[in-house]
Amino acid sequence: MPNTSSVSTINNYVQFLEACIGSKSLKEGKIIHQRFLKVDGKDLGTPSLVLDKLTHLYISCKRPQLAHRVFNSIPIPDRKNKTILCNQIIRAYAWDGPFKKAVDLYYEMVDSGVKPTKYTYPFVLKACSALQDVETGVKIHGHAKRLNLDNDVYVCTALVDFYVKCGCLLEAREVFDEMPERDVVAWNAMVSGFSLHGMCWEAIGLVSEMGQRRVEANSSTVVAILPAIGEASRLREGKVVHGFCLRRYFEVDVVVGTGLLDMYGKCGQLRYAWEIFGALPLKNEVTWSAMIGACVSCDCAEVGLELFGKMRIEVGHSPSPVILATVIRGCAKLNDLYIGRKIHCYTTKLGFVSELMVCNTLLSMYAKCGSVNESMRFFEMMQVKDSVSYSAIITGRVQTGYADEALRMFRKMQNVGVEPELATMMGFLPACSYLAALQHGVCGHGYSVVRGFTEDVSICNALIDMYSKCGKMDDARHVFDKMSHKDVVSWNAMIVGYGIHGLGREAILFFQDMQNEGQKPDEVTFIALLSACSHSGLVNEGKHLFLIMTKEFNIVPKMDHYFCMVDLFGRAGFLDEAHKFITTMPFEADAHLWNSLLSACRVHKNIELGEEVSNKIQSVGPTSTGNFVLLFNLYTTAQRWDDAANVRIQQKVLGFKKKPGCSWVEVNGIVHGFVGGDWSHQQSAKIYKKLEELGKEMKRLGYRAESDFVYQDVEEEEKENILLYHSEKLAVAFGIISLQSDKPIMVTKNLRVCGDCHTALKYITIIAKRDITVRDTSRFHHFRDGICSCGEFW
DNA sequence: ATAGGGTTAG
Repeated sequence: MPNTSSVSTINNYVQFLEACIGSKSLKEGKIIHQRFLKVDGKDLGTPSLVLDKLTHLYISCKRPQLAHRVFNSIPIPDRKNKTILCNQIIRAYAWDGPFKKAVDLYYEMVDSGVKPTKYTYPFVLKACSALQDVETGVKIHGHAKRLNLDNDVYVCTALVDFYVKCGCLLEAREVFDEMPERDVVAWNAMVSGFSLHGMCWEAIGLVSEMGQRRVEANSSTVVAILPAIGEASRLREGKVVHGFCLRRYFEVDVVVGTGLLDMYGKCGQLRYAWEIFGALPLKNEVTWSAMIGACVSCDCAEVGLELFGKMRIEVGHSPSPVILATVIRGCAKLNDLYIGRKIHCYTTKLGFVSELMVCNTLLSMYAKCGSVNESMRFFEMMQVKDSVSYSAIITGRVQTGYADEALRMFRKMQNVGVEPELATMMGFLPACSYLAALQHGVCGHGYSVVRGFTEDVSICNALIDMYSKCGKMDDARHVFDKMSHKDVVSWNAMIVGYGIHGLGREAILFFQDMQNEGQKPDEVTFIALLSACSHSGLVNEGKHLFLIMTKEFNIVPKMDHYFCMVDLFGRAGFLDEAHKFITTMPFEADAHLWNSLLSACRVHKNIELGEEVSNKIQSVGPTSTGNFVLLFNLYTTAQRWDDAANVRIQQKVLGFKKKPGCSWVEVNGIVHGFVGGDWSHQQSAKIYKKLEELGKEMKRLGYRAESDFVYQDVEEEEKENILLYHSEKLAVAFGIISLQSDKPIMVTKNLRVCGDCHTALKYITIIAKRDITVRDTSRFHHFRDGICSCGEFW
């Protein structure tokens, strides 16, 4: 360690500072610096040579700001040949920031006549990409051109890297293509560019082109391409890369190994990920994080949490925010609020609760676990909120059944100036679907086009779903036809759309198209097809599809498929066949499945089978209020009042509450909601008056209230009134009085449409001379001239 | 190399 007290002459100082640079002795160097400042009172008097050495020292001790200040105090004539010093300061800035200073110094350097070299550009460009400052980067590219440095491999690679990181892939490609010579680093920069933007195929293409041009891929190439392969779930390509790594002994490298196991996790191959994890001779925190993340992604979140516990014992230091975010995501996946809260406490203890990324994960966890209060409270508490925070809360609201609040949050987000991103739209569009809020949905479509989101398959799929659930199959079809890439979800969403509109034959034809275009169906495809058949009464077609599902497509039917079949037989009135079908199932029927048969018994008034089914439900344990409602209705239809009353009592004892029916209608972009007998709407008086008028007209035309839909033990006339003010009728009446007389009315209900309302609406279309559409939980009912499109299959 | 928000069915 140098000793400061014996230093006196300039030469001594220089020698001493050189020793400091060698041993990175910042403290001693600073003492010397201080001494000069004291002697002169200002920096200017210090000899250039000393300043030069001080600058060097500060650079080597990673103090770029100090170095910069000292450098600036060197008299300008002495600065001219100090390019190396300048480059080094810029490099230090570009490394850990502040990045803006690197750019500033570059301009100071040019202004004071110091000529930049090929070693200047890579660093200043790195700073530009860190700042995402395309404009400055492009200007600097121009400077390099003027200095004829744009032929240099080093500078060009830096330019490619800069453009790629700023998302200017075309510009990057242009520079890359014009390079006279390209080494592996240049290729890697280009590959990582495609990879960074999820362009898996382009990245793979480039690597094979690289091979053709006899440029040997190195481990950085592998590391660059693996995330793209994982993102696109291209297992086959992933295995090729893995094989390549094995041949080159790359897989023992932590970074390569971590990349490989992450790729396998993203491709859903947890076993391969484990194998690589186990074989890695050295693991770091990123490795553990990737492995835990792989467990969470592959639906083994509990294993991931266990691994997290193990990591805390095996690795000495405390976990990083990234790991915590992964673990919290695991809690969300497990729907485990208890562990989620514990991890939240732990996060607070480690002091990460102010990190936005961690906060957003916590927020999403609370929202997904259905804890409305906690998620809202947490959201309000967050000091900084970005589009991800809003997206998380919007998605959480929709998924827990509060789509109207999701729309409110979407509006609030724009009011406070946070711009909706692609994933925000992925929450917003389903909210529009749920509410059948077409006008909001159309706005969302427009916005998505403007922002370029409609290039994304998932956004288009969400749009298809939105249009079809808003009753606009033509528009859904239009989106579908315009898509350049379709996936199985796109096809499924269309089939579902045809199904819920009662267009079973179109659904089947569409399935033919799907096969002709080479799209493989999945299990959802068949659920959609079978339910389309059951909504259209296509029993034989459904039976055929059920057969070929296994025979031709190797898809093993799950409970959902059996449910659809029972539903199909039941709705069409083949009760015995439905019953027989249940007995052939490879697994035990649950309450949900029996309920489907019970519903058929109620529609087709088969009391004996209904009772038998009801006993089955009792034995497996009723799981929903619907079980009781159906049985109750069955007994009242048969006028067995005592039995009906018993059902009611039992329901109460077991604590199953009736979910209140709610209907809504969109008028001028505002969604108006109603519950039965609701007087809260501003125009209630008008609505009720309209319904009374309609009621009288309906009776004149022969309508009789189906009073067994009323649970309460009240007089017949009172029952009629209760029926008259059901939520769907209120919504329709409001539509009639507030929409132009030639406009169709579209109402959405959160439950199945009530039988009496279904009858009444047929009359109302005649009286009001309007098309009325009601979407309930299972399908669309298009009423026109006294007929409903459902053909009584509902 | 790991990391927050995400589409179809029941």
